[in-house]
Amino acid sequence: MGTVDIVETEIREALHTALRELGVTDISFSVEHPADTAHGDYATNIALVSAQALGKSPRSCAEEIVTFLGKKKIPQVERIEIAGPGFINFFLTRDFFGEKIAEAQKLKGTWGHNDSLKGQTILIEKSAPNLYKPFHIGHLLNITIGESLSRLMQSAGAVSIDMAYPSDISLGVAKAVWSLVQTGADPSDIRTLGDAYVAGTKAYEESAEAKEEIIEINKSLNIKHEGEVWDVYEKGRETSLNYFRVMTARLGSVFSDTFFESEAGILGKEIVEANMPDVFSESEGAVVFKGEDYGLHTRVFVTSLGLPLYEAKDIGLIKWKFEKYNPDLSVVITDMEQKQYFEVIKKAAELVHGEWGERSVYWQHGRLRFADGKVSSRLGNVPLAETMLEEVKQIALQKITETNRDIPDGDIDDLAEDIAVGAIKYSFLRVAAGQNIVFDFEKSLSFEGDSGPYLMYTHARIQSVLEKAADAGITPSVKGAPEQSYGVERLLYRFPEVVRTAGEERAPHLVATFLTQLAGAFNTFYAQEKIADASDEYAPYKTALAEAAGITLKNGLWMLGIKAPEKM
RNA sequence: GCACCCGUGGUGAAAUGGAUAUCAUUACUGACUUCGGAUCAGUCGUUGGGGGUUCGAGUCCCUCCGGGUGCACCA
Repeated sequence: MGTVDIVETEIREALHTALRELGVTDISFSVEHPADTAHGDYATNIALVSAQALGKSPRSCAEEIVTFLGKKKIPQVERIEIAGPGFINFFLTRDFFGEKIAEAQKLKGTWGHNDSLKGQTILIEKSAPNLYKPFHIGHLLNITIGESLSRLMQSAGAVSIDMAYPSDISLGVAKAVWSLVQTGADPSDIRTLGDAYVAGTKAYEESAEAKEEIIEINKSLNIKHEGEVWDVYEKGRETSLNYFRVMTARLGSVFSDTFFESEAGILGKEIVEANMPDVFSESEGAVVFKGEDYGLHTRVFVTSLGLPLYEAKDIGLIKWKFEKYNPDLSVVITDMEQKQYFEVIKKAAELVHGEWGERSVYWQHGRLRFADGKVSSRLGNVPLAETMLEEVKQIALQKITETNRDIPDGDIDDLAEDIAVGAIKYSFLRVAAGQNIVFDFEKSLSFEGDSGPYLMYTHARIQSVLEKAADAGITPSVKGAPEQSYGVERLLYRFPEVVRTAGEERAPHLVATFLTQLAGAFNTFYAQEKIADASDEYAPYKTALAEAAGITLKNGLWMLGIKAPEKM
């Protein structure tokens, strides 16, 4: 926030004035960061878009505009160039970059934050786990994205309410409970639950008798019929829930509230029935919403037996969310497969209560697939989140042992876990929304190049350098910039803008790609220049720059839900 | 059948309609007796086909081809 926007605003104003001077109004032009820094820090297409109106070539327009700009200097602009077909490129002063480095050093933990959502309450449904079913990679993807979005919203000044919406009663749950009752297995062990789910599903498909019994169990759970079955169910539910909490805590996520699908059903059915026939209508004995009227799918909300379906539950969930928190925005992270489904929900919610639909956002992520068949078979068809985490952790542990950085024995395990979480999360967050995500142990989770550990490593390396600089008695200062650090500074100052855009577009990958670019620029600089050299006149500046880069990496990693270790 | 999403080097990705399409990885070649080699430098290699809109298209529109997903009592 602040100065960066001011530079853009000043450039814009100067350009507007120049246009008026040339006798043109009413032309919209862009002022943006060019993709290639060789083209300056800001660039405008003003000459290209106004050429026709002025009846001149773009380049001669550019020349006239630049001549005019020369009369009234913009303080942060060092020089202006005309390039290519008629772009006008602005290069900022080293003093400006120095100020931004100082700003980062001063703000520390809040460097990069903005106020675009100040005063707003954002509710994020970070995870919707199916109790009793295995916590697999899909859940991991969901929560990784949810966590990052929550933190981006917080970085924009919003109060974020992070909730979970566990599916606690369903046919799937009934299948597992049926098996538990049959075998008398211990429902307090999470592995037993997973096995029971598999066994129950198999029985449901293969035995008509079992199928009937399972359907009966499902009914009894729905009406909360107390007894032996209910007791078994409750124990398993607690086991499953605890496991979920432990796993998500390992991933760095906590929840401030939890709402269960079983509660949503009752609420949802009420609302649906209260809104007949205005919104919902009866059809073939069931209650449906005629999505067709709006170019959407028509869907059943309450079955002909009077049971609320997922659709009705979602409406109940929305009511709960808005009545309890009245959020300015309610965000739900879902799979791409559910895109059209949630369009129906959103429309129905809007018809029931305008704000419910208008303020709800259903954010879709892509599907997860596996690049390497060997890997998925090694882990089972749908890899468990825990199994994957452990696999990656082993690689990290091995690496830590090899590099031998005198990390205290007691910290090694935590560090390996942080690295594993960082590797996994980064591989999910580096791609844009909606893209399918390819998972590959050998490549995506490689600790080199475009990866989470690369960013973490760069951060650790910077801390080490800063320690050396402190030992050498170097006091950081932003006065007197050496030529070699130019590439790093020109990226660094953009961080707050990147964070703002990432928040507005709900696009964590913008932060991920920016950090990787910054880390790359820093590492290039690092390879060429010694930073903590007390005899070097530029050492104070280099140290300040390293510190600012470290702060940027740390804050940016936090927004991705990744820890930035001091040593690794 | 209708609807939605996707197609960028061998592989995985990036690119508010902008300039010579960027990055990682793979393969190969190199790097300081010096602050952390999970690093850095270099070489090879790309927008599915065809039209259109635009000063300018990977991006927008049409069409074809290819892949994925969703469409009534599962969640």
